[in-house]
Amino acid sequence: MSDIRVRFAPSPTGYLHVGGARTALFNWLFARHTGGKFILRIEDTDIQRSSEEMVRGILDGMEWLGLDYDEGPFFQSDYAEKHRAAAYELLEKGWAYRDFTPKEERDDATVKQQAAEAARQGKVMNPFRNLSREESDARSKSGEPFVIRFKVPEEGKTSFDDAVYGLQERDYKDIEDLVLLRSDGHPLYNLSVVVDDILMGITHIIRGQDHLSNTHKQVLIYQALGKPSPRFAHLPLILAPNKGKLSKRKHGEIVSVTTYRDSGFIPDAFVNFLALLGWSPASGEHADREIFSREELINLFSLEGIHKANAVFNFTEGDARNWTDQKALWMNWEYIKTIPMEKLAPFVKADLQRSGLWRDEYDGGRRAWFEQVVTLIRERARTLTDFTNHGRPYFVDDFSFEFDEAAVKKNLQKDPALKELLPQLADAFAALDEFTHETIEAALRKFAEEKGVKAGLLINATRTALTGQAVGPGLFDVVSAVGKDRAVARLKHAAHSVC
RNA sequence: GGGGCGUUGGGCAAGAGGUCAAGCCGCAGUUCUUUCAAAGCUGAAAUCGCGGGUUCGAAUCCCGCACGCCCUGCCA
Repeated sequence: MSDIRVRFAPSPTGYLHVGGARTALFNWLFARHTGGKFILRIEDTDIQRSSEEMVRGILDGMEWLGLDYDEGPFFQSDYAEKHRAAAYELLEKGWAYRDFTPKEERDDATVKQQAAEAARQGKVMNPFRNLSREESDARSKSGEPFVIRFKVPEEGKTSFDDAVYGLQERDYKDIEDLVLLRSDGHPLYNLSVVVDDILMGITHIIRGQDHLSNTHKQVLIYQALGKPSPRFAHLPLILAPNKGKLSKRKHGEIVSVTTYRDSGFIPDAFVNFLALLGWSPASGEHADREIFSREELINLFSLEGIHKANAVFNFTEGDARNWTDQKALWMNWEYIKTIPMEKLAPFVKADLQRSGLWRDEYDGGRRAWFEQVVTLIRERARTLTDFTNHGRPYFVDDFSFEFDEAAVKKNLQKDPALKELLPQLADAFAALDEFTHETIEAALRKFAEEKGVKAGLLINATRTALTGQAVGPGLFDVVSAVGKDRAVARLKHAAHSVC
């Protein structure tokens, strides 16, 4: 147990963004690695943007990824009173001042212009910055609206040592007097985070690099409040293929973590992939590995291994096969292929249940058969949903699976002789006492020899007759998995309805 | 406009002055084969953003430039 405390502090946007998920993961890994605490805090100070439902999305994503938190979720809005108190404390101490500039003069459009102009002429001091205390109090008392701004010192600079980006310095003159408290009394982000992080005893702040510049302001607030700054570690960003921002508006569902859950990803696989986006094991001996279990990630994780350069989330829009990052897809498939059956089976079960294909006997008497089929399909499954897609023919009793048109043409209709051969082959199968890979193969090859046709013709025809597909596992495994009765029925069915 | 951060094959990346610049994804070919995969093998793909410098020697150190991203809000 250590006294390290980290937090993940997303705003409630209704879904967990992959970038946010990566931030959460790194915090979680750091906490688990160091034996510290991982805290979840929802940054809902922008009241217009938050609702219970919006929070739910974040929680769902984290739960699916298996990122459990030790404390929270806390809600930033619950601490507004403390934020306000801090603002007044700073006012009291002379670290802040009331700005009576009417709100209309400071709205978005005008502010941008002013900022540009101000930059051209150097920093312009806010006219209320040095208003006497008496006048400030008087105007406030008379009901004139104001914001509270931080009073950034005129001379000197701030600095902090980022665990990833190294020493960061910035002249005070490049930092504007930020607003701490809105005229309606609402505390603003930079104040709120600092107060909350102090309150929650956060020792390390691991977050996106988009906060790097703002960190200086926060460091200033820590100092003014007389508290030590935590250690900062900023993470490189995850960009879209055009190196722009990865956003839900532009890129759709691909940015939301729940999409990966719904698309048949194994959480561990996605975690593995995410961990390698912007981080790699610092010790060179693991540099040529890609697959890491959760335990290994926890053991290996360190702030030193975090990269500085932004990473690109590589996917092709409109390409069904590469709908998301190819390496993520590969990794998921690698996990599906290799994890132990007892870990894979529950995922498959859930998928089958969703599509109404599950039967309780798969947990009982038909367990061995179930595992046999899963073993067959997993080799070719890129996502968990493939178990119901490609696997459907194994789980239905009738013929309610799709016949691929090209497969039918190529394997069933190409040779007219099949119309006669298939029912006979079915009879040959029906006559078998033992129905195994070996006996099926022997029967089929013997049958082919007797009829003077190539075994391949019957093999491919049978595959399509039994599964509707042109591709799939080795045929004799398919036949044995489908079982004698269904195999016989499907061969006959194919012969008079599709051949 | 100002400030900050970054730049190794299409993507993820190893590398931390001195072997032909790892590995993975993806791509092409090949072996195997009853299909598709898998697996194995082979291959294409990087003048280490560009230009200077330091050095016997630089992807690695220094300077300049270009490009990209972030911040610059009474958003978070």
